[in-house]
Amino acid sequence: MDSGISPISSSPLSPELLRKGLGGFSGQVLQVRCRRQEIQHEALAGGKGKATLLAKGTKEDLQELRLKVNSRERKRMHDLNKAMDGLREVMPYAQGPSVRKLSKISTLLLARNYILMLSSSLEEMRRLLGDVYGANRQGCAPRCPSGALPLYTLGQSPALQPTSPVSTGLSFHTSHQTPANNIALLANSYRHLSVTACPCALCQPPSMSLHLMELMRKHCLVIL
DNA sequence: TAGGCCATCTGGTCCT
DNA sequence: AGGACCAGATGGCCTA
Repeated sequence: MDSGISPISSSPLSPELLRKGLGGFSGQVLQVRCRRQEIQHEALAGGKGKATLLAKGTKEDLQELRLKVNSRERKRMHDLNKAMDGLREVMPYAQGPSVRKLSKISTLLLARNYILMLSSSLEEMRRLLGDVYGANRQGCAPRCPSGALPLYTLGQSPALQPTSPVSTGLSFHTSHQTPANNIALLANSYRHLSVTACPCALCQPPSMSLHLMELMRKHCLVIL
């Protein structure tokens, strides 16, 4: 493409758009563009017979079509941006009026790292749980003697749902929130759902809690 | 002021 | 044929 001003395009811009200077173009540039388009149409209309009729007949049609296409494209980009905002909302990144919005490329890169981190954590958690319970239970699922609810896995815990402070509050750019607190929350989410901690030994293996805290600290620091 | 980011227009291509 | 998608071009805004 040689330039943004196409010699064959029909005028896509209504007087309203021209007045407002929409489209990222100044009014002057828009007027230049429209004038070129007028010249093009005048040249087309300079023919005889059928050609003249065709040119005259398609001028308005082309304008209308161009407006329609532009509008669709605008809507498509707006939808894309809405989706991007939705992605930003669930990213572990400080949000608020005083925080600069993540750029699109940063959002995508951060999302990728976040997914990789969660996947890696999940794998390691599974391995750790296997190490802790595998030896004593010989492959059986861990069961608390107190009869409390079973352990949660990553992604199932209420503490990791999108609206929870753990999933939305992690910040890798501001230090207002201490990662250790979030890590502790994550570690706790692997215990029972009950409000008070279960006193049984199975639910409170001290070495495992330390393992989990260290694991989460390591992964959180790796991000970005 | 240069550079980054963004919104928009536009023409081409692919798909239904 | 019409719509979706894509990439290039352009100018505006903001920040270091």
